[in-house]
Amino acid sequence: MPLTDSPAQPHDHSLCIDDALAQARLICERRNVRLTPIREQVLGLIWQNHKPVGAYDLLEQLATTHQAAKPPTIYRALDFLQENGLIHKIESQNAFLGCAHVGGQHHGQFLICTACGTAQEIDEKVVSSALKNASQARGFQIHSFVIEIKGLCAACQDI
Amino acid sequence: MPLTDSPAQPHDHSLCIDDALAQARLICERRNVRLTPIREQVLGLIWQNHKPVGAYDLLEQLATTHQAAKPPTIYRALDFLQENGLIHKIESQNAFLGCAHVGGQHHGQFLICTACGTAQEIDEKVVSSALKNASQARGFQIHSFVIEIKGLCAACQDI
DNA sequence: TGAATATTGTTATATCATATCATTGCCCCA
DNA sequence: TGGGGCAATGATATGATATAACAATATTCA
Repeated sequence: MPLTDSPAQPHDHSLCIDDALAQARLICERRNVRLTPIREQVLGLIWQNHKPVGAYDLLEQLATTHQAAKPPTIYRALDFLQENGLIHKIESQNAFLGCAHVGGQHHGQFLICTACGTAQEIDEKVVSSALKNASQARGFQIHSFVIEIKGLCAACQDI
Repeated sequence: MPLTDSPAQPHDHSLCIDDALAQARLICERRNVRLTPIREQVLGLIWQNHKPVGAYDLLEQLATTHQAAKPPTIYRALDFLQENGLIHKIESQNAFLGCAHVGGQHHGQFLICTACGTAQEIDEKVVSSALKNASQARGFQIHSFVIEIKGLCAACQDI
């Protein structure tokens, strides 16, 4: 686990990256799927910071070291990483973010700062159970959900 | 208000449309903004059913009666309707849906059936207050949020 | 009426994502 | 151990969603 679970707080971010990649290797080994160089590199790029990043931004970066990279290259890597729970898509931004709760059974809940762009992943059981109750009361059976909260993170309120 | 608040239940949908348009006229008059023919027609098209509909689908329909309609025509109408709280964007589908709680102060919460495509808007105070609490505990100040729940509506579970 | 503003028309292009088929690489076991 | 089968990547093209920028027209209101 990262030493802090809040991107809003200062921290040694290289530890986040190292940790994310180490966990990814572990998960993929356990699941018997291949974290190929391209996939690992894309995951590393996504973890460069705590801001959701677009597919074509990633492509541009990947292309600097990987001439052959084209849109399908990125989207395939992103699909793989999503399928294996290593990243989330932020639907309201068409962008991707490293998963901060790898391995756990969860859907995403995100606090997205409109000032600095960082997104913090949370996993509030009280939120998901409220959704479950509300759905159940209407006979609706949940498969998954998207929760994206926009506002100002603690750091950006002080400015 | 529509006679039913649940699109999952059978109902006379023409009443939903009539009602939505009547409310829209009222809201726009109150807010002193212009519900022009294009805007009203787009709103009517969106309300044709309870499924989120894409901008280019709308464009295609609008173009049958309005030769000059181009992408900006639709996106401008959609922007207007969103600004005035008459429709919501479903971020995970890049699609638009009539607002079922016009006038009220609310963000969207949607139950989206992956089988039949209908989306039901709900407004659960317990969900929004859970989000508020979780955010506040982290020093995060909410401006808006997106909640999109995917699963099976009551009708589609029985199939 | 005429100036200011809002709306719509028009063209072009940016941005996000996938389909399809060819090629290469990896794995396993006969 | 080599070759069959499958997974991954390369390569080209195109589909789908959204906006920029400027011109023309319509509406409002002093």
